[in-house]
Amino acid sequence: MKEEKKKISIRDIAKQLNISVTTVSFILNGRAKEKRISDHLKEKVEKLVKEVNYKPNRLAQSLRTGKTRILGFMVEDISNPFFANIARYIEEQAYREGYKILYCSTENDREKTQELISMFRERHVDGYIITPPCGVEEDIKALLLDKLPVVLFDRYFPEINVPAVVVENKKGTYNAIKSLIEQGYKNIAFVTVESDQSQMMDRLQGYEQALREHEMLPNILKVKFHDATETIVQKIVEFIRTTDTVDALFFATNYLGVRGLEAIRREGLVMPDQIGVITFDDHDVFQLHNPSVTAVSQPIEEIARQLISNILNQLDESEGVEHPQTVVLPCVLMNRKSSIRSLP
Amino acid sequence: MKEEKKKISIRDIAKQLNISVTTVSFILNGRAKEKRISDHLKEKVEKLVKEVNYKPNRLAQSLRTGKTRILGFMVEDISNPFFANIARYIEEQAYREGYKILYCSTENDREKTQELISMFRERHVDGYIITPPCGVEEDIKALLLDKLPVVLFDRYFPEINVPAVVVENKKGTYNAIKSLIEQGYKNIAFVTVESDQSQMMDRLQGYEQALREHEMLPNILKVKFHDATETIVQKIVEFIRTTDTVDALFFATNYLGVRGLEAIRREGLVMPDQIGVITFDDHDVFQLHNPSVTAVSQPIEEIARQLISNILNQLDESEGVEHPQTVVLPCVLMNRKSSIRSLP
DNA sequence: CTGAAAGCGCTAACAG
DNA sequence: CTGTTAGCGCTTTCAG
Repeated sequence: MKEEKKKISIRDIAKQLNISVTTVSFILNGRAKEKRISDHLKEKVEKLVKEVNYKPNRLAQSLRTGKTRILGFMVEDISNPFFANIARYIEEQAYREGYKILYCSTENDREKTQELISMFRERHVDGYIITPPCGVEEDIKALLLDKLPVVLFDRYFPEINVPAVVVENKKGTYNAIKSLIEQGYKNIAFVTVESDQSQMMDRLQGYEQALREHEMLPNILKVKFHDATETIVQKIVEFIRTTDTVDALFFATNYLGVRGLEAIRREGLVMPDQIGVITFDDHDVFQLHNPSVTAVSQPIEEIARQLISNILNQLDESEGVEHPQTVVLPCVLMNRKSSIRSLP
Repeated sequence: MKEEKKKISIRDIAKQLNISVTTVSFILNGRAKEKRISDHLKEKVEKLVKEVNYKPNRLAQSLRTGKTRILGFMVEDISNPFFANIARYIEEQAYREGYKILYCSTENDREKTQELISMFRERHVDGYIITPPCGVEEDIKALLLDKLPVVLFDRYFPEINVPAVVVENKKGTYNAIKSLIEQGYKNIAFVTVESDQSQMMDRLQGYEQALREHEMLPNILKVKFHDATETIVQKIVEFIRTTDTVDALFFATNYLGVRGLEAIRREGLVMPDQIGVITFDDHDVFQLHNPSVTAVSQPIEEIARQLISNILNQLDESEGVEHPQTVVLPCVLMNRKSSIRSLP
């Protein structure tokens, strides 16, 4: 049995070998060559470190260097499959680079987000990956002012010069609506959430533009982000009933799509004949649903990849250059039966 | 404009008020009364702290106290809706108590998990919430030995005396299988994942027991956890084809259920008439599917609640008592059309 | 009631 | 090449 006693420190291993902590520190930080430390000594140190399973105390390291190698990941709702999937990819890539991830859900709440940002600052996270709700512009600016690496995603603030990773929300929606029009749908409604966030505005604009080009009139249902599941379903049901000329629905988010399918089922409407359906953001539910549901699919893995590489870049370029680089990724329209009358 | 200059420390605010840091520290830590510090002084300090928006450096605090107020949350896969939902509830409750959460996915990989545990230790997380893969028993024991708060969930190690939050896997499955039998299904197959984890073994046992009681023969398909989505679908398709007497399927996890539905769709089988289906763990997909799919639902919110309260308890009882308290929560069989022939 | 001072464990400038 | 040492910012004992 090895005795592991109390926590062992860099001092202990220096003492053990009768050398200075500096030497040990240099070796441990891969600066042995640079400091011309003998290979022999280097090996001796590394051997002992293995033997006693010494791990530097990250807290002390962080206090000293100011770097925590922790990233803050703030999303609307971690249980939303879109964000949960991003989380998975982000994690994979971050861990590979030695970063850990602190997550939290903003619930699109300004105050909560501000508090969260403040907490992350206290914790000295090295970088911020954020889906910002409206109203936190100043807080983001403050981060920027303090030269902290930030990258927004899903939505962004056009008026702030900050890196962001988003998708072609307008174009994606525009194409989807056009596809509905081409399928012969005459009265296409847009179900969205009350929000001034950029991605929701863009989707709305894509809808409006497509209609305008075909001289059709918009027909919009807005629910509240914080409405309960059942409330949303009921609002959609009601909407379908009261505007009975509607023959197609576009849902602006995945959870609206899920609620919408429930509403359609309750109303006993048949897709794609009685009602055409497309939703933004793909999801298991939509592929498996009978009939399968057309979706505007976002490149989740690529979004995650861009987020991480962007933040790591900022972390690397030790406070050197400015690089608010915004990336706009394309969406793919996954045509399925809910919107295509000719599909088997 | 307030000047915020460089990071402000407890020293600065002490100096500013011409008092000692000790006093400030006491006040900030709510020990003013205890230390008989004048209300007047207390207010003065609090006022200044507000004014300059001073936030103690958590890193220094942690280094000093050894507490980080960070919890480590290790799950099989954060993008699995079951775990993502738990994450959401865990987060909510942890943040309320001032704890942040570091998450990671183990992918059921022993080595990866060991590394992850070791990383969390380096980071000095205050508590560990873990869904352990097989083979990490010793690592869990090591945590215990070092008096670190740990709570397992989803699966557990019967041979180790460690708190855990699990569900009635055997009973839940047993009831589901019985329900299939009562519906008249004669040849019920069990689709699971190759794994010796307790929850999978328990589910299998529930299946076997139900069959035994009715003198029916087991029929089991095991796929690999790391099989690709498409591979799993194909294996299930093949299984259905080769064992064409099968008239009901039980899927032992939510993702197997999702793959299974895809396989059934491809084979063009009709539920519940040609094939009865029940799956473990509920999911949007199962509610919305047409026909809707019967599921053994786990009490997600309650699981999260128990996890947090258990870990917080351990954190409170400052290394006092032993309390490896295991909680076993009931599941609910959500009867839906895929397994009930009489349902409309 | 309050202040001085000793670290927590590590990094890195500086001086051999 | 290596050792000494000064903090990083905070908590807390011990003396007044």
